[in-house]
Amino acid sequence: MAVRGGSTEVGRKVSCESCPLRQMPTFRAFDKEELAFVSNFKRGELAADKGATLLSEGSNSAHLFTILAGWGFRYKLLEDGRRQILNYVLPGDMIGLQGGLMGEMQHSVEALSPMLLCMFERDRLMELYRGYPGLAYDITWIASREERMLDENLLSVGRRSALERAAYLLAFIASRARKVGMGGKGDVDIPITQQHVADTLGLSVVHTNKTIRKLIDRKLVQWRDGGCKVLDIEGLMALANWSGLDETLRPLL
Amino acid sequence: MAVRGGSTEVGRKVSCESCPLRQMPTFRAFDKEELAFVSNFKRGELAADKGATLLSEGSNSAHLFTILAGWGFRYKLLEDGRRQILNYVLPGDMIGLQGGLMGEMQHSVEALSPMLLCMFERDRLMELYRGYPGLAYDITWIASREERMLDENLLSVGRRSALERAAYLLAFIASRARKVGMGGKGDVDIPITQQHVADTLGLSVVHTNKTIRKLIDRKLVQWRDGGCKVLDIEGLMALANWSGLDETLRPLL
DNA sequence: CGTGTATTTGAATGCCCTCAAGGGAGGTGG
DNA sequence: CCACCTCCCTTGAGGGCATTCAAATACACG
Repeated sequence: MAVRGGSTEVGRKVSCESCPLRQMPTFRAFDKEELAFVSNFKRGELAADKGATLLSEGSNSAHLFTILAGWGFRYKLLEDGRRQILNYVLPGDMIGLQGGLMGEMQHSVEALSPMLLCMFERDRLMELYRGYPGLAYDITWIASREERMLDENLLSVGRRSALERAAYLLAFIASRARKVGMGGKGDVDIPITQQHVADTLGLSVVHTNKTIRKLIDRKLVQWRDGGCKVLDIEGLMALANWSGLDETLRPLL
Repeated sequence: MAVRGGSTEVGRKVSCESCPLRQMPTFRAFDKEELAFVSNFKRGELAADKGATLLSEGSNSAHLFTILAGWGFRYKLLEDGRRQILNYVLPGDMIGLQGGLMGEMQHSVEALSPMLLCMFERDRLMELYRGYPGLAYDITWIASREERMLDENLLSVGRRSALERAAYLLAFIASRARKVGMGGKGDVDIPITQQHVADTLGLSVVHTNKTIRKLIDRKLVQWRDGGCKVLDIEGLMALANWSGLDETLRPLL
């Protein structure tokens, strides 16, 4: 068994005011006060290796995180080891909110690539709610956005065929990635294995492989370097009958 | 085609202070100030018939609701009519938050039985966030709780067998119902058809029927009067390998 | 090179689907 | 009071999608 990746605090290199994510057009602009609070709310940064477990089911994590860079995924396990991937996490997403609000995590989060995260202290969450109702509203909004994505994923796993599901998933991830500037003008490269796809779609690896092959044959995606290159998001969207992400601006903590 | 049920505003019969739900041990106590605000935040009540659509995908609902009585479910449709039920709503649950925060609903909600709902004005949500950080926190908590339930449902649909799925679902609903006093000391009666179960589990009605029959043969549930009577929650939990709901107190708006 | 991980393919099985039809319960109207 | 309708549950048959088992190939890394 290979050594699983770890994670280490790396102090504070990115200031909130000059955060590269915050410049992107998907994120709503914060006013100076809000930005000052967030900047002060931030406790430091965490660098995680690929494969590192950032949060784990059953633990009482003391922190909230916002992803600055890299890819990860949220998942749950059944006792016999069956795994369900619930969603993917990308730059700008927040993780650990469940633990922050309710004390105990009910899912785990693992890094798919090296990641950089902003750490926030959960003890100071109430302070945020008291002093910055706009930010409090944003956090609810973020939780609600996650719920939306889950609704969509559940619809897909429950009611779409294997081919539709795979097309939806890859279109969904690629769309989200584009919004936060991953892939630039070129195609999006998603650092996942077919096992990840299988565990997201509720399928076996073998059948996932055969399904993905169909997508490859249709030149919608490529599979290489241990990852997926999405060639034709719109083709995937059409195949899955999925209308895409909404265009609303979102907050970034 | 039968006439679908409707819904009508019925003024205001239940005062928040004497709300029967609020007396239950699952809900955390509110202080006087909070209660006064909620009471004032409440705009009226809505009575809905069985089958009524309370919220619908794509609409811009102006209201948030808390369920006072009755059963309902949240769902999404694919364009060709395939339906996925995302979760059930019971007394004490809040619906319409997505619409309240983001403007547009991405799922629909339908009544499974006659329902009574508290109506809140979404325009005043920001007022709540500004003046009552504790309540704002509660709303985030509620959103996060919904996310938890969805995670669990997704795990089930993605990774459990048909029999496990059915057992989990019925145990889950019955457990939630008991917490809000439905069924009293006796067994819980869930007003759903096998079609609802099928659309929740991602199965066909035919196979759902055969699966439920196994649960009936094992004397875990009964099916009658167009609904399900849960006889043995613990038996279902054991079959599904599900550890049950957590015991944390929750807020009630 | 050897080892480990990921992808690919084939074969056999089986879970679950669709199609089809029948039956029971409750409501409505003649 | 019975005929009829509708909704829901039930059952059987046959087929297909997806699974498991098994093994081969490819690739990266030390």
